[in-house]
Amino acid sequence: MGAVLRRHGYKLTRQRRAVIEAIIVSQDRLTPAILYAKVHQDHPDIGVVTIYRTLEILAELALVCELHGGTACHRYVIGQPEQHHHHLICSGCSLVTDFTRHDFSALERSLARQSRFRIDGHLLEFFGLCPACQEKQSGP
Amino acid sequence: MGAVLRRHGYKLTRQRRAVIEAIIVSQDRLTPAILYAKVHQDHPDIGVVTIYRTLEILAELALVCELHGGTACHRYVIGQPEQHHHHLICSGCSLVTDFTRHDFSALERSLARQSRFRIDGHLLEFFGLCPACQEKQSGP
DNA sequence: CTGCTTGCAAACCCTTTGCAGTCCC
DNA sequence: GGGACTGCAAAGGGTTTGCAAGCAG
Repeated sequence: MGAVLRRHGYKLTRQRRAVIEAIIVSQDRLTPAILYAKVHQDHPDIGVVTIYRTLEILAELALVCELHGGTACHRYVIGQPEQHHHHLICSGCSLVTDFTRHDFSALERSLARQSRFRIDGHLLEFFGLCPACQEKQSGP
Repeated sequence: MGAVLRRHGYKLTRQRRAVIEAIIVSQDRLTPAILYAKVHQDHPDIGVVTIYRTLEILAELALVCELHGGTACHRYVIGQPEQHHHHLICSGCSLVTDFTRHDFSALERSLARQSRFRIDGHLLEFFGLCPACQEKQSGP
């Protein structure tokens, strides 16, 4: 991940390394605030501003992917570049599962034909409860 | 729309009437700010706070539907209750077209089976350019 | 009349910006 | 050593809240 930064002319600083590591380690959807908290634990000297600026760069390079929808907008997950994917988001624990299987090109073409829109992209997210949270709910 | 409010025990005040009318008249996606501007034109005495509080109620009663994604989160459109629909959003003029044709139940079932999630809902939005904005773009 | 609603103002986020000092390369 | 990067603090924008006054039912 850091290599990509370098390749695009960004410097790989201690702070950016810390932010990237925190993102990789965690599997959750991360808000800037959550990410800041995680980074701040090990590196109390890193400020929120750096989190925002780093996230901006990572999003620009598609190393991270911005989520919308649900109760909290502006969340980020690690994004596989060159691979469009959708998300399955747990309302209980915020676990995010990617799925790439579904192909929307047929639907997109038919929509474009009928609406005369030029379609550039889409956003698809499913909401629900992951297995663990389902158990918690039905359990004690 | 007002009747539904009443039915749920909310009072139908002059302010709420104004907000509802503004929503119905406009076909765009509305941010609280835009809606406030529209309402404020005819009713300079109505404050932003009322916009927020009214939107909250309307969203709760599913009379209005919250959109996410794109550059501006937190936008609202009139929502047909009892009818799940998706949106086709123009990046140029913010025109929103609904489409309800596509059926996701099959995809949802297969996703649920494979991920073991209990799927409660989804959000699907397409982005692109409407016919008018395509012409503007290719024109002078 | 009674209690829900409202508007104002202030509080409160979250995010961005300006600037002087710091550090990567 | 130079320019990109950082942290601080402050500004900025959007949203929420407390409170006294107002109005629907």
